[in-house]
Amino acid sequence: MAKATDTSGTTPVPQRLLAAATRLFAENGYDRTSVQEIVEAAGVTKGALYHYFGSKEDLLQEVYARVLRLQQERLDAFADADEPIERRLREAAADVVVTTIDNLDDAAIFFRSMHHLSPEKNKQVRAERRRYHERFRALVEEGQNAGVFSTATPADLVVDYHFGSVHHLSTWYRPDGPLTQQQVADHLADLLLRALRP
Amino acid sequence: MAKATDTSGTTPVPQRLLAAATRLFAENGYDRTSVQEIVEAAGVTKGALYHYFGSKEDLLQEVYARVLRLQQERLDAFADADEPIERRLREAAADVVVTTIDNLDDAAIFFRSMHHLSPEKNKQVRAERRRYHERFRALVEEGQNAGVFSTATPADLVVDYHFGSVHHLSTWYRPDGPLTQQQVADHLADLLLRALRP
Amino acid sequence: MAKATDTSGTTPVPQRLLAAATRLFAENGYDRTSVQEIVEAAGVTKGALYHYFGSKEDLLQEVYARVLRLQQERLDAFADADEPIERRLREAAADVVVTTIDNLDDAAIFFRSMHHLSPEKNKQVRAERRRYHERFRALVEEGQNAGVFSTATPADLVVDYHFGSVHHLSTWYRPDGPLTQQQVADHLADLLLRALRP
Amino acid sequence: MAKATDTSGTTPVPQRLLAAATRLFAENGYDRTSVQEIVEAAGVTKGALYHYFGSKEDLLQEVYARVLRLQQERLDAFADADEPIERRLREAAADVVVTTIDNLDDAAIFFRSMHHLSPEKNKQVRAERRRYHERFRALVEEGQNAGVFSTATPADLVVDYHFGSVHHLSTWYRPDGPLTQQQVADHLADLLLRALRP
DNA sequence: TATGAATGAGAGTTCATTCAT
DNA sequence: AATGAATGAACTCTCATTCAT
Repeated sequence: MAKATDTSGTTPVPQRLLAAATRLFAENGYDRTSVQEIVEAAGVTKGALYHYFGSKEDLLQEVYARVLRLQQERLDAFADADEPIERRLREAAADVVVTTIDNLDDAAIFFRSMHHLSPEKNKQVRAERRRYHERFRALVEEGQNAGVFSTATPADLVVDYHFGSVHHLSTWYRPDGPLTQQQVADHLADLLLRALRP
Repeated sequence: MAKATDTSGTTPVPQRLLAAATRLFAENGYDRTSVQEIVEAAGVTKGALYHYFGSKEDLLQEVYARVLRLQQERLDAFADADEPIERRLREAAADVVVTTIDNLDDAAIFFRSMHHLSPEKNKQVRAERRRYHERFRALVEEGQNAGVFSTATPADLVVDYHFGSVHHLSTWYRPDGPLTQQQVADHLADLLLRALRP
Repeated sequence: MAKATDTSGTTPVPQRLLAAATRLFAENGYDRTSVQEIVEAAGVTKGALYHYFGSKEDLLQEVYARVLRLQQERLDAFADADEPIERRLREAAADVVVTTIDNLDDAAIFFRSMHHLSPEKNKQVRAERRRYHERFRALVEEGQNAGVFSTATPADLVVDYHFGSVHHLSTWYRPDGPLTQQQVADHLADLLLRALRP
Repeated sequence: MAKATDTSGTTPVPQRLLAAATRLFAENGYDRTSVQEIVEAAGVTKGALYHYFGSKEDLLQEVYARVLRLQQERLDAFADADEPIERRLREAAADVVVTTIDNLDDAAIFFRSMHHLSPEKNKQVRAERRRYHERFRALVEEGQNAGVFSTATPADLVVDYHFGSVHHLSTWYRPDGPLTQQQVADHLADLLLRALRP
């Protein structure tokens, strides 16, 4: 959670700023992180930040955009694979856990700071989030229609149940805990699939 | 989420302040809520606030203390009931959903603003939270030891899985949605119990 | 133009701030005057300024409101007097010169900084200004209708002609110049009346 | 007041910059206009601006120099004409009105932004302004000495009276108002001449 | 002749908190 | 028990200008 930021080396300034902001937003929260802290952590001046980003909020949005893009791409790949629905859902469910643990900072920011975005940007992020949710739900529904998943619970609720646990990871997961990220991922995917047994 | 606050009536000033603060913290976040806004919403002056509370942070802690107390009491009651373990877990799992929905503002604050507390107070809240978690975990383990719940997943993880979905409620639950709070609670408890089938 | 400001004495803080702001706005212009300079000149802190005024712009508006109020009152008094129209116009025309010279700072600010007000406040000031203009015009028209003033020039234009010269005072008038303010006032009023001879 | 600026065409870059700056200074004031806005309006980059002009202030001074040169030339022409003094003054007085209305942007900048120049440049502009004033005053005095103008008012004051109204034009004159610029000019010149009748 | 990344100082404003009353 | 004036530090953001290319 506290990787060092390259403050003067070869990494381009915008990336340096984004990395520093991500770390600080995750550690201290968006409102508690001052622009001054960000530029100091990135080894540049305020002017440089405002040369590349229109506002502090833009930095936050960039963090969102990056993680959303990544997760959507991965979900699409797993969902489109040529495998049985049970397997595709299990792998997608496990992958989102692994990816989230790999980017715990982004995840923490995502779920904690979304309400700091202006209504306009918030709407945009929610829309992309919705698209992600629906792709996942389609997998659940596909299995329900095929009769391999129980229909006892509405698919929407099933998805929210699983995403809740993903969301929660940044609260309790520690890299030095008893379980590796893959083990956690397998367990959580397993819980989902077991709950869906007819 | 936006109940009116009694700004001048008979409610004692400290309660009025707490109610106003809860609503505003949930709506706009802790950092985005100014002390001025709180006292205006409560119909008192700054001096009055600082007469009853030592700081803005104290208000936040009071919100936590209240919700933690309430949830611990309810969990204890369900866990100590004289019923089969399967039923006790189901009812505890459903109740925490209902209680959370009944106090969505508190829940939103809880999961979003904990890092705004000073390290000392944070530690205290985490300790109480831990106690709550462990009581819940004990229920799962009891069922596992009795052979009615699967032991495929560590009990800790099971608890985090469920709490994740509770935590997530404030993100997606809307009172005017298709499901009543009781229906949501039953579904989520059902998912938990189904996942625990041996 | 550079009266000393009471920085710590008995004058109430709002007045001190207004006096300091007036002097600095006149000397350096609104945009060139920083809030920091104002509070230093008034011997208070920024917090105190924002306790009494909502913004820097509010200070500017207060300067306007004060001078508009004063001038309207005086004009009304002269216009309502029980004297021949020729005399009433002459005295009103001379008085606005004297009053303007007495408050050269306000006048300089008035004509130089009005466009710094937000559209909303600008509109409000223009409306009050318009009222003043129309009262003055009514005097000219009264004389024209009575046949004592020439109708060769539209009354509106006559008023703008005179006010232009008043406006211009802050550009050239110096207290240590060859003419006293009363002499200047009499000359300018005389020019107006002479121009209006049939 | 808002002529479009040729942002990419054949007009040389310095002229384009000057035109854009003039329009923006008049619309928003000197301090409120950023160098960035000027170069964007002119369709060039900052580097280009600083290639041709040493500073933002230099742009302002160029605007002044241009209008001063123009007005001095025209006044000299009218003053030197071979006509009776009464006619020469009337025509000069009317011409400055027409020229000012033709360049209302420059006029607005002139009277509002002079104090934004550095002391050195300010002094220079005032000196040229003084020369213009004195040429005009000489006309008044010539008529007074010839007995065709009243000597009741000092010539200096007469000139300031007229210039005040010229200065004031940018405050009230609107191209779509009831009077054409020529009509306004004739009226204002007439007021001056009528005031000077012995 | 022109670019545009980067600077660094300073802008207006907000805010939790204190304290004399 | 309660007021509200005042503090002072921190906040986000702007801007004219420079300079390597």
